[in-house]
Amino acid sequence: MGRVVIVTIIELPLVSRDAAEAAAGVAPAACCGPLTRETITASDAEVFARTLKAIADPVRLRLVSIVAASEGQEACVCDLTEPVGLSQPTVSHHLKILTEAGILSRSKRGTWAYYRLVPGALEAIAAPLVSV
Amino acid sequence: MGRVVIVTIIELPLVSRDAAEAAAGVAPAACCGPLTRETITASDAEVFARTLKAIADPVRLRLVSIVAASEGQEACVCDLTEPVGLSQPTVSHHLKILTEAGILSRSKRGTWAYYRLVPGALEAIAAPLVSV
DNA sequence: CGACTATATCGACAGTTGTCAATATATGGG
DNA sequence: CCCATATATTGACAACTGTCGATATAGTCG
Repeated sequence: MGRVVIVTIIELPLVSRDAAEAAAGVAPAACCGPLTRETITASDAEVFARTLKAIADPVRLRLVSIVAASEGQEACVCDLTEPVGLSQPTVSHHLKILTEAGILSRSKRGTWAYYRLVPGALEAIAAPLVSV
Repeated sequence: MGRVVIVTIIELPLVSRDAAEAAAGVAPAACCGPLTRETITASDAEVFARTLKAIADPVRLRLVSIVAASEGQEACVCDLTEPVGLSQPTVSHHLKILTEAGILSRSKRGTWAYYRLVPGALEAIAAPLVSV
């Protein structure tokens, strides 16, 4: 029987995150243990759901993907409106949601706002889903 | 610097899934490659977002967690209403969404409907989030 | 300064979502 | 066959969400 085996190694910063990471955005710490081991608490579920909602949108998935796959792993708003085919305010709105969720970080240089993927953010989201 | 290393081995059925798995629910195949490697297509993003939306809810996260951590990895609706503190129709509604997303499977025995976690479903959701 | 550009915020509006009460649909037992 | 119980469906409603056009803010370059 054909199988594809995916091996993932995730390193999550445990305590002292370094300066670069702190500057880059909110530290991505997993909200909770694996869902399937012990039952998640109501408040942890609330927190985790909020983060999941941030990426659970087709446009935001594409934005994250485009940013991550960009030259230098960063992109400005002007680079993003055309690929997703939405207005500039709408793209800014989505980027704000992603930034507030700690998935993207924003750094302004001149007139431009550059967004980049917070290292480890996606892995922190994935962590509670995988059964150890 | 303290670090926790998470090693995940995910086996996704590639072609001929066995009978038990087929009966248990929709086969959980990852929708797409890692987000950060190549940019996800619009339609793949649509599909992946639909699945993410299914778990991106505090109640549904708890339902999945309770079911997975239950005796025999299954639970009926009557076991679930009290823990989440919602009405029976509302719980049934959430369970339907999770089932249609291929995360839970439903098997009716007598008057009771037993829900269980589809093996590999959560890992399939996590897969595109982890950077290879 | 003043025009130009990039981005963010605001207000509005349609569409979706989570919830419940009421009701419908099984299923098993006397 | 009818009742009791477990679950699903329906309809309604408030709350949230994604989108846009208009406008505000802020930085750049003459």
